[in-house]
Amino acid sequence: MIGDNTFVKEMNYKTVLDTIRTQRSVSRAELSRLTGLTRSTCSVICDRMLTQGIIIENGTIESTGGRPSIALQINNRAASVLGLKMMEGHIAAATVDLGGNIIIKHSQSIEPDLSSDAYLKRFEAFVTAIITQHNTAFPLIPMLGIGIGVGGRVSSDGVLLESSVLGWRNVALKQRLQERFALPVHIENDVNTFAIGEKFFGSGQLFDNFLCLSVGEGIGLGIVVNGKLLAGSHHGAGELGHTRVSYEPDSPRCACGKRGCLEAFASDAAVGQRYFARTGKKLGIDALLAAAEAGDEDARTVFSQMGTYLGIAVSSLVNLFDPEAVIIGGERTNAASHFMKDLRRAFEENTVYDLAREVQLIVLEPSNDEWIRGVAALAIGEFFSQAKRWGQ
Amino acid sequence: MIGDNTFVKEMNYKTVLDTIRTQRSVSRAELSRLTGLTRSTCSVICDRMLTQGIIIENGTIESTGGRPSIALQINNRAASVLGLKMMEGHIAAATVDLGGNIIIKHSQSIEPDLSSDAYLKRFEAFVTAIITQHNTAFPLIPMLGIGIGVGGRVSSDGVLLESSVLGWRNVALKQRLQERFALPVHIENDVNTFAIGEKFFGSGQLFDNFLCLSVGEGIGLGIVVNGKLLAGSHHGAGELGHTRVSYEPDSPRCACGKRGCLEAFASDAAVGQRYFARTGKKLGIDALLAAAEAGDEDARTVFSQMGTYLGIAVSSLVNLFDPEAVIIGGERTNAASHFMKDLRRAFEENTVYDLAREVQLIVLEPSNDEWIRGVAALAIGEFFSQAKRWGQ
DNA sequence: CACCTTTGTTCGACCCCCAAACTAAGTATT
DNA sequence: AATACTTAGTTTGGGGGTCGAACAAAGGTG
Repeated sequence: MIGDNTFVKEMNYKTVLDTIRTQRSVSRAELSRLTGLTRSTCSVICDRMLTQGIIIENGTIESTGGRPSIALQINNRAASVLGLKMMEGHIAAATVDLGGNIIIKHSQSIEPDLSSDAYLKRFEAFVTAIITQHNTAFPLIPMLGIGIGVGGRVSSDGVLLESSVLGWRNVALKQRLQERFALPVHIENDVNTFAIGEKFFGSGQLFDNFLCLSVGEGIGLGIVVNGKLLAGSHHGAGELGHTRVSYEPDSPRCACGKRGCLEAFASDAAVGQRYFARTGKKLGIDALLAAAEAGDEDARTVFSQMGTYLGIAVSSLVNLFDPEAVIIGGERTNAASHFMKDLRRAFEENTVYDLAREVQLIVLEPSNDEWIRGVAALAIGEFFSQAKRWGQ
Repeated sequence: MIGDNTFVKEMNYKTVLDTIRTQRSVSRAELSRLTGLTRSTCSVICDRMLTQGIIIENGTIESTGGRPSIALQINNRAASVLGLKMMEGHIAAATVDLGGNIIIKHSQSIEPDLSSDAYLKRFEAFVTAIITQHNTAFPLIPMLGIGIGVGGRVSSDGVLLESSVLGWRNVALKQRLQERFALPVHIENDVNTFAIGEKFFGSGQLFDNFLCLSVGEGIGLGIVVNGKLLAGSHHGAGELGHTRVSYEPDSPRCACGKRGCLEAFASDAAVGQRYFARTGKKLGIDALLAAAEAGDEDARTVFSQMGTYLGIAVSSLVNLFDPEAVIIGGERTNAASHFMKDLRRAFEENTVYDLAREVQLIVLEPSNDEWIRGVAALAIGEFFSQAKRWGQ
């Protein structure tokens, strides 16, 4: 890693931009104090950003005995990105401004069991329609990039190496879509976008080391170390669901074919199976949750068992990573009241030292839009880190 | 993170120094090609290093059609550090030059069950004697720092927060010793020094993401992510031994009091216990290894079981971190021939995707001096990263 | 109304790297 | 043996970044 004046300039630019973004509204003098750069340097950098239009001056901040300062803010409406989530039989999308605010949401269903090429043809038509509509409705908010979340392993150059959800292997998504739309395209594993979104917009802004646990149909993990996503050297990091948690030969069989996977203990399907084993009744996860809400003791028990398994898994993760926080999201946070108590207990019982007291367990509110800030952060983050060169 | 000219200067200095170190012998022109800096800049930086004495010119490299180049090398004998390992009842020490070469080894036994203060009094006397002897014998090789490895959790400011091996809590080691010896003192968990040593001197030089597994009396893990040790936000990362690997209520009890810990399955003691359960004979680990060597089927079986458990643990780790390599060290590598086959098999069976084929499993040769390059790298690495300011 | 405080700008100085020209010291060719 | 060519390392001038100090702007305070 080497550097010169340009390197320094870009680094300081990025620091100032990040500071304005995380502070939301801040003066040049305050920027100088927060970053350690001199007031003159901050002035020069901010002038550049004002010229670019990436920030705006927004009124004055009342004086504390001297000249009042000028509030600087990210110009959220300077640009937008398109965030998408690829699922089997369904594509979700949203246009989002630089502040992460949703402009318009879109949705498109797709026939199941399509080839990747047929799927992508429909995908491209969908995206084209959104972009056209956006450019008509908001001609002053240029669309700068596309962020896509997908279940599976995605290489750093945007090849979907394998996706069990979509049933694809080795699809050069990024290259194809980038050529098609002439826009920067960023693709990531969906759980990783969760972590990226938390780092950029969510509670992860406070932490440099944290874990994002996604619970629901599968069990996923996004890892942030030293402020950066830990993707792994083959982009396969964070495979928690198929970690073997039982060495017993008769442990439950997982969908992946192996035995003893965490998903065979704590996923939606596993919860349903344990309920079936207790009662002989087959219930979907929503019905099961309703039963637990209604006071069904068997349903409550299987959810609390799920909490215990997850708690042990979290304790193992905390023993390994010693993070500042563990953020729990995913669809099944709507059952948090039925599993968090046991999760927390098992976590505390199985964590070494007294880390359990120091690590924050954060449960996100159940939301259908959680994924949006992930894919938006993916594209916006990339744009911001390139912005130093914008308009040159 | 901000920067100015000084920052750039120091960064480039460090890049050049690291390149010379890892290349062992390299010309200015080659440095320019490897780092991306211009020849002129490399010349200036090398001149500074030559003046400092941290590198030397060592002959010419034969011409390939032009002016022959001058070999630059780290001046290993420019300085030395003292590396120490604190154990119960025993202190091991070695003076080491900048190239990691052992100058002299020392050893000192200490009465067991001492208070931390009594232990440290003897420790200080031992260190004083070594430094005095070193300064007499090698007056031209100044001692620049002390690196210490210890079992337990060590904070970033050098407080031994807790050590089950020594039975101490909250001992401000670094502060006390630094005041006592007027030298920079660096203290780390012993498994972390293993990882640091591998990164600095060993096969870890080739990798930016790898895991160091230490097997023996306990099971330890050192983690390197993005070229840096992952210590954790409370310096508790890498606790693998007490990860729960079995959820069964009757799983073996661990020394820590809990059930189902990995150490209760795969440590020396666990291997001995399983042998006792099979045969009714109590054997120490060395005797057990000798029995396995001699063909005792029961002994061979318990070692191969140990391999299976470790293999599953390694697969879980690889699923999480997706590293480039897993380096296996520790005393029990002397039994590698009896457990690696099963370790490898269990690893391959339980790793998701086809990562098992892409991740290198490296087994270190059994050695009594393995710890030395760890603690040496701890002190030398810190010295090198400060060297840009040396003599100013 | 004079003085103080704080913000933001301007300008000269410093210094780091780079590019290009230059010197040094070999090999290859004729 | 002379010349051309190649590669290594040095010297020099220029560009461009941040810094520090001085200055202008705009409010409060007594």
